[in-house]
Amino acid sequence: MSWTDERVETLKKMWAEGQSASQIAKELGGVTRNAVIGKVHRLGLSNRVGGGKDEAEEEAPVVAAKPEPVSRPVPEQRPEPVAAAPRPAPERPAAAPAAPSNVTPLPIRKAIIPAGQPLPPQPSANEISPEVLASVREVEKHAKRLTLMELTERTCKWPIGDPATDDFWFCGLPSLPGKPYCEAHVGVAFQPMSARRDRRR
DNA sequence: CCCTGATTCGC
DNA sequence: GCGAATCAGG
Repeated sequence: MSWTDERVETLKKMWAEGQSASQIAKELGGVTRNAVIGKVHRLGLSNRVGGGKDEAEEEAPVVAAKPEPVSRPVPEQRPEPVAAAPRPAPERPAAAPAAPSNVTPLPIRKAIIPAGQPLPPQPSANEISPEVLASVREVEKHAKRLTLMELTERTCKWPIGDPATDDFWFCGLPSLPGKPYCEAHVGVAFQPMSARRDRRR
C-alpha cells in the first residue's frame, strides 16, 4: 500500500479528529500504526495538543457542559460528514442486554423507550440468579465507563445506563478472549439453555 | 499486558 | 519517503 492522496486525506482527517494511530491504521488497512505515526511526522502534523509525549485515554466528564463561550450564541457550522459510525457489538448472544440499566445506581429513571417500539422479546432478567445479578452490579461499580469510541476488541462492550441520556457508557473491563464481554457480563449474556429453563424463585 | 505516540535508521 | 524496531510512558 502506498500513501495516495486519498489515504493521506483520511489520515489527516482522522488524526485531526483525535483518532489514535492504531485506529487510523485499522481504518486505512494495509498499514501499521507505526506507518501512520511515521507519516504523521513526515507530514509535520505531529503534536495535536501542545504537550509532548503520551496522550492516551481521557476521563470523560460525567456531564459535558455546553461549550458555550461567553457571548457568542452563534451556532458554528460543523461540517462533519464523519464516516461510517463505529459498529457496536457484532454478535447477538442468546440473552441480549436489552436494558441492563435497571442495575445502575441512578436516580429514578423516566421510562423512556427510545425506539418507540413495543420491545417484544425482552429476555426478562428475572431468569438470572440473584447471585449473578449482585456480582454484576458490583462489577459495574468498577466499570471503566468507556465511550463507544474507546471500545476495543479487548474491552467489555456491555452497555450500562440509558442510551437516551448522558448516563450511558460501556463496561470497558477486560473482555474474555474471543468474547465481547467481561467475565461478569458474559455470565448474564451467555446462558446455557439448560440453565434458562424454568429457573424461578 | 493492554495501550499511546516518538524516534531511529536501514532500505 | 517509508515503516519495523525500538523506546518511553500511562
